[in-house]
Amino acid sequence: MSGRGVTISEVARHAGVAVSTVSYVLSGKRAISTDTRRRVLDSVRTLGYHPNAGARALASKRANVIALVLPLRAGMHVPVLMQFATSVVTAARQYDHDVLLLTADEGSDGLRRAAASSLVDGLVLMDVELHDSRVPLLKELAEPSVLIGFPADSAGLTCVDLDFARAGALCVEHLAERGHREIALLGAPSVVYERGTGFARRTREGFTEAVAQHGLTGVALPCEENFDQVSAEIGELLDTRPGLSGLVVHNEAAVNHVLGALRQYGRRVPGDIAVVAICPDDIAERSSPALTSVLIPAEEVGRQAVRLLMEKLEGRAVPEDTLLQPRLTVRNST
Amino acid sequence: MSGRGVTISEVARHAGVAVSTVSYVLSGKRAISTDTRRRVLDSVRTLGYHPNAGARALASKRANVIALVLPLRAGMHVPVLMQFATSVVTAARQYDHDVLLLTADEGSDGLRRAAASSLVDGLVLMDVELHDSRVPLLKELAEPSVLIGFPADSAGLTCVDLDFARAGALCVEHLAERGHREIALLGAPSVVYERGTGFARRTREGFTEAVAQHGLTGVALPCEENFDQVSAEIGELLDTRPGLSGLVVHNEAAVNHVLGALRQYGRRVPGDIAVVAICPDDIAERSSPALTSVLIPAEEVGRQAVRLLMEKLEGRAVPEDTLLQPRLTVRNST
DNA sequence: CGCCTCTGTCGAAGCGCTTCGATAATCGGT
DNA sequence: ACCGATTATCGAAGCGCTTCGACAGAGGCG
Repeated sequence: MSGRGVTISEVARHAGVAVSTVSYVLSGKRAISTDTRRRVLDSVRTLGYHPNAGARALASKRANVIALVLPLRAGMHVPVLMQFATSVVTAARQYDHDVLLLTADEGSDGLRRAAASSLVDGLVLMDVELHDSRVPLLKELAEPSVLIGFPADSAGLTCVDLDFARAGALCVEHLAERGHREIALLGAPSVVYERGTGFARRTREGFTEAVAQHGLTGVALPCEENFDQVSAEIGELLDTRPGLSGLVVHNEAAVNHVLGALRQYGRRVPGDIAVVAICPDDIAERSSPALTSVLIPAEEVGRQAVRLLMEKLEGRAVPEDTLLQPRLTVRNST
Repeated sequence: MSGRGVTISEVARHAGVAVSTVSYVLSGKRAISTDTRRRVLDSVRTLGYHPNAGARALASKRANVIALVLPLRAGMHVPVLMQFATSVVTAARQYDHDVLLLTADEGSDGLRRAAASSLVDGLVLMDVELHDSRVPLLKELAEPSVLIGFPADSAGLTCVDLDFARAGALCVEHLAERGHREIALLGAPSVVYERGTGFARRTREGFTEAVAQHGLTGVALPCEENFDQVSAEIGELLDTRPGLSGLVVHNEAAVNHVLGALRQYGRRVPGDIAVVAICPDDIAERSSPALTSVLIPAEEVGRQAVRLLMEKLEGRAVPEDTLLQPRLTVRNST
């Protein structure tokens, strides 16, 4: 019942078998008679046995822990990151792994330490920049890793992400179908573009290409995250482009400010201006009007990242790039 | 240089000493001559030695890892939770500990497993409810724990939190000083109150008491998080209480909707209505006007939680309750 | 000058587990 | 009824580290 420091040898004694037999029952790595298995499992249960993680890691050279590397940078939308994080944890548990949380302040040393000490078997990196200082390190590490996001040079790395270029294009296509001819993209704060964060740029590229392809007029602008700046930006946009009738907003923190500013300027959504957002569903649903949006499938991204990492841990080959297809949900803003 | 699987015995050989000597140099648990120490540290550096975490945990019965238990519930403001989380990680590293991330979906079993397998030495629980199912489990665990937040019965537990009652009172005092006589508190979504989350209730109590004490008129209302509901609620509030001139908002997600709604109804802030928020500084600063606010000192809460846990791990006695004092920053909304 | 106390170092015994090779016991085939 | 191939189980050797006790050598004391 208790579980306080029950060891495998106590289980073995209780079940009347050898220590190794218990181990094999638990790991399934050798055939064990149904009878013995049952006895052992009974003992495990009644004694409340939990294998000691350290001992297991030492003997098997597998910690059953993966690292989640999560730098927290300005302008990143935290709830989305958190969705990634939880889905990584949940997925990892499904493979019987736990998750060690590593943040930025330790820098590359943290990764190196966790990997070299065999604290973790592999790494999932989030919020990857185009020129990310952690990427070279990754290549010299023995431990496998998976990136959420794409660095500039992703050769030899395993990367997963939403296809943001496609997401940008999807928004444009939707607006084009609705008959809009002049549109604008309000993206991440400029600091995010300057840092070279991949997803912001890729959305912009997808937007720009699709605008050209559909023969529309369009601008792509960065978008800060406080109300006054958003309001000023929208004001200028409406002034200089009187024909503007569609907006794509790829900035979770600013999207409600955008709606507030449009309200302020007396523009009705979707009557005067249609708005498509790239954001999680809950934000889209909480806005007024509820926003037509392209969902960032955080849950699936995390799950895929873990799946790929597990494959690599098994020594299997995996595709370098995994791009998840975005889906657009129509609500009341277009 | 490499670091790939360098063991303590290789370091010992390289430095020409015994394995135990290397261990003592690294742990400082026995006196070692400066000369030997230098030689050993040199070898450690040139070989790129990192002690194997599993072996260390096995031999020393200390994993040097703490668990961060983070249920993700509806209505919780994620960025604030994330601030707690990062400050816990940062603080833990300062004590040479890593952080294992445990989420809700596994429930109590996750805690039990992590503790019983000696994966972690102690636990930090976040987002504690008044009647939290994890609390009884904690008491039966051998591993020490610290809660961020207070359950209804905190006897025998170590809890840290902002003094939310004081925070609520502080807001009232500030409004009273500014001459407001009739005020309202817009709090968490009703689901959060129903769940019995401590901080929401405590703020409300602090608010209510202070209102009475200062002879003001005041109501405390829950506040949902989508614009239309907030707008309707504000509309009704303005209608039914024409004398209302001050608002306390304790809801990070709704605070911008509140400002939007006031704008919509033509009320000027702070001219017609003064607004005080209880929220992180970045939200207060990004709003328009910048909000007078009481800061939730997430960084300090996390740091204190870890400090207390480390004290407990050392076997030292610690106070059961730690309440951090809120501070009010005056900006442009009052 | 012999005795005792420190200091600095060493060797060895585990920590609890996995895994390899060995050994009984069982079975089908002839 | 005997032999070789399974099948089920066991014992022992580590995995890399910490820690305990032992012990030389240095130094202080009477």
